[in-house]
Amino acid sequence: MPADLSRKATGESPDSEHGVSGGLRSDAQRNRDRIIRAAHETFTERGTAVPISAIARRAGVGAATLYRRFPTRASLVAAVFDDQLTECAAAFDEALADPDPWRGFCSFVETVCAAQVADRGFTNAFLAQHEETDDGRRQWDRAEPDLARLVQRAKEAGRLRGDFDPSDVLVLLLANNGLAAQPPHIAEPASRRLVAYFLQSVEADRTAPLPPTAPLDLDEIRRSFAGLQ
Amino acid sequence: MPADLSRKATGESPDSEHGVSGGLRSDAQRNRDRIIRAAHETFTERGTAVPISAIARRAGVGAATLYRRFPTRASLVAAVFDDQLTECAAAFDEALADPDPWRGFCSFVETVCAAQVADRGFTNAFLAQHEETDDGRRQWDRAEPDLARLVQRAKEAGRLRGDFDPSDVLVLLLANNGLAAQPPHIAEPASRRLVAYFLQSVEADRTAPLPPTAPLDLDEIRRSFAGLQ
DNA sequence: TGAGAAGTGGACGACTGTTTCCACATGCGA
DNA sequence: TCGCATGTGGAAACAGTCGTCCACTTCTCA
Repeated sequence: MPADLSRKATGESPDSEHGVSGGLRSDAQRNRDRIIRAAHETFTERGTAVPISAIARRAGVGAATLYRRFPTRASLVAAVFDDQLTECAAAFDEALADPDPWRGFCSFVETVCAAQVADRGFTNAFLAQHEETDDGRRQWDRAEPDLARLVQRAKEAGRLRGDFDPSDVLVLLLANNGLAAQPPHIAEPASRRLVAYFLQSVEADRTAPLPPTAPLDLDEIRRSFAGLQ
Repeated sequence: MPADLSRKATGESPDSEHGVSGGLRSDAQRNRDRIIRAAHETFTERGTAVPISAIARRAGVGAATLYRRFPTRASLVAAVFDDQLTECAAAFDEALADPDPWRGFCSFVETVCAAQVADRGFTNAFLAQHEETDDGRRQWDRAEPDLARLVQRAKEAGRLRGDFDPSDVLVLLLANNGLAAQPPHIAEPASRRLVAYFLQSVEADRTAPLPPTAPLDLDEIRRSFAGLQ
């Protein structure tokens, strides 16, 4: 998940023969921005299941305009959380660049979980990005070895327990997503506490064995991600 | 949460002047059972947001019949998960009765989390029970000190870390609920793994301090519980 | 067995949200 | 300024769920 996720799958038309800058007429571009801002506010407040028409009303445009720009809910969600996604990708890169593998691992987990809680629907965006488009699929294929490397580095540094599996990170993300559904004044401290417990229990000097569960198949979880909220 | 939760808030009429056994005519009782069975199957498969009419169809009754017996979705959910709730309450009693406080604590956490995962919608039932009715509120008022006692006992036995807060149990339940939304072949192992990590990190010999988050207010979380899925 | 209370389900109206259509407006390049 | 491709939003068709009404059926008790 390198830091180059960018405006894809947003329903943007390829380009016009008319030479309009950015492929969109200036007023259309203005409307697009207003839609994204309104959608971001609404998603954050009420989750991504909110009616499209509510977003259109808030943006001061007709529903048809919104549908023309973003044919599916997923495409809107993806566009809205593009920034967060980029930020999240950056966190991945930073984590791998950190000279202290354990610190890198921890800060990655903390950053992603915090993003998940700060923006309801972030997870859906994350997933829509990874599930729907070929492009997204490719991103996942790059992210998976990165995740494995992050885990491996921390293990080799002797700070992450040997029986930790990369899929455990996704387990935490799913669990944390359960907290993200709560109002922020609950979700934020709860998430910090969950993450703290989690990180402490995956440190290397904890010797008690985990239950005899074969680690989950990463790809299986990825597929199951779709259709969360 | 003692083990005497029973068929309350199910929309059952008080009793008839006609002297029908159980307050319900035999055919009506039969239909009620079929509704509950159908609802249980449907909830488990598709969550509690499923349309009422789908349940009625599956039960082979009209929607009106279902509405007469269970005026609100919550009342149906509560009736459906009555068994699990009882089981869960029993787990509480058992935990407190266990001569080994730590083992009692662990088995309580494991049992409730397993129930949560085994039946999608169990959590909603749990909450509907505690939020909607006066009766439910009273149950919570009894459960809260029980929970505190369970935690206190484990601490005093020297097995549970001193900075553990009873609300942390609810944090885990919320998080685990995020896993419960997944299909069973994901949710079950993921939950076992999450719970195992959690229990290991709350054992007493872990000395690293938690982040400076004031423990959450239990009652606050309880209120926020309502309206989960 | 028959009177009547209790129970039933098909059908319907209200409501909410999605998606398309189309007459009209607007920005752009010439 | 003009022509027109691009863009717009109101309106309406469509889809799904909720919850109620009521004519009809079934059960219970005397």
